[in-house]
Amino acid sequence: MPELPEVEVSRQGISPFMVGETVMRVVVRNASLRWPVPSEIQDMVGLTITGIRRRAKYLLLETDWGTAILHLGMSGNLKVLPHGTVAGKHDHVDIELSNGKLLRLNDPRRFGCLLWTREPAEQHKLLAKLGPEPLTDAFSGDSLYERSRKRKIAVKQFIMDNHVVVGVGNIYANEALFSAGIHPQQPANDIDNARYAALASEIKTVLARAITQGGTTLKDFTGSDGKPGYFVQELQVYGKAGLPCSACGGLLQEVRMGGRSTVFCPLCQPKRSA
DNA sequence: ACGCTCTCCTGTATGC
DNA sequence: TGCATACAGGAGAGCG
Repeated sequence: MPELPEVEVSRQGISPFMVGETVMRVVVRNASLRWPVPSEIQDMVGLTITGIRRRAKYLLLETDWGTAILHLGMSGNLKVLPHGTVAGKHDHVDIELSNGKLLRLNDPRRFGCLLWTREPAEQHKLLAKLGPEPLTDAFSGDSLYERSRKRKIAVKQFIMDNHVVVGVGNIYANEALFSAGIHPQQPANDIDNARYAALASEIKTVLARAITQGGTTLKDFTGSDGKPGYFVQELQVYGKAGLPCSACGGLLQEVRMGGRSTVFCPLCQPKRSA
């Protein structure tokens, strides 16, 4: 499942093949993604891709006339392929380029989206209210601390709130809380500044590390070059309920929070009030 | 503003 | 072997 590192790996993978190229054709085989792919996506034809940026888990394919907003949802995957490559199941959209390549979006569960906007992408409804990027200085222990003072929800759900910080999905939330020694069910407003400093630091570390490892391949994630991510080998708690904690040897415990699998070490991540 | 539930979807795993 | 069911979850929508 693509989280921020997987989206960033995809961005880095496709950019060299796309930036500076002109869109020759957009083929939409199945427009039924999370929101229907709008017919205006055809406005891309004839435009040159000037850059590919990432905001949260959205990829922004920029041109001088508008921006395509792409999200991979739960199961989306991007590949760069030669023109004429036969499409398979769940290959919903191709963006064909002037260099003979095409960008192909495959998304079995269709939780992803592909939209087109002429306004600055940051002002788009989907992006306008997002919190800071975790790998920038705008995100810090201080920002977590300040935003959490009136929040009673569990810290895990707090850091997965896109208004607080973007790009922290279930896997990396579990991992960062473990590394910071914070119990996932601790109320957000019951954690002090020092512990939030540790948590922000661990979030940055785990996300940056995952990007360098090519993301986390759980089932079928691959980069745009088809290679899997290797961060799965470095997971400390996610998917390891019942196994011994790598730090203390105690058994990792699993609970469900908001429908999400939550794994932690009761000994290394004690509940402690600020 | 906050916190909770619901919803979208299909591949995979499990139980009968 | 086949069917029914549960589960995985990003994140917007809608409710109280």
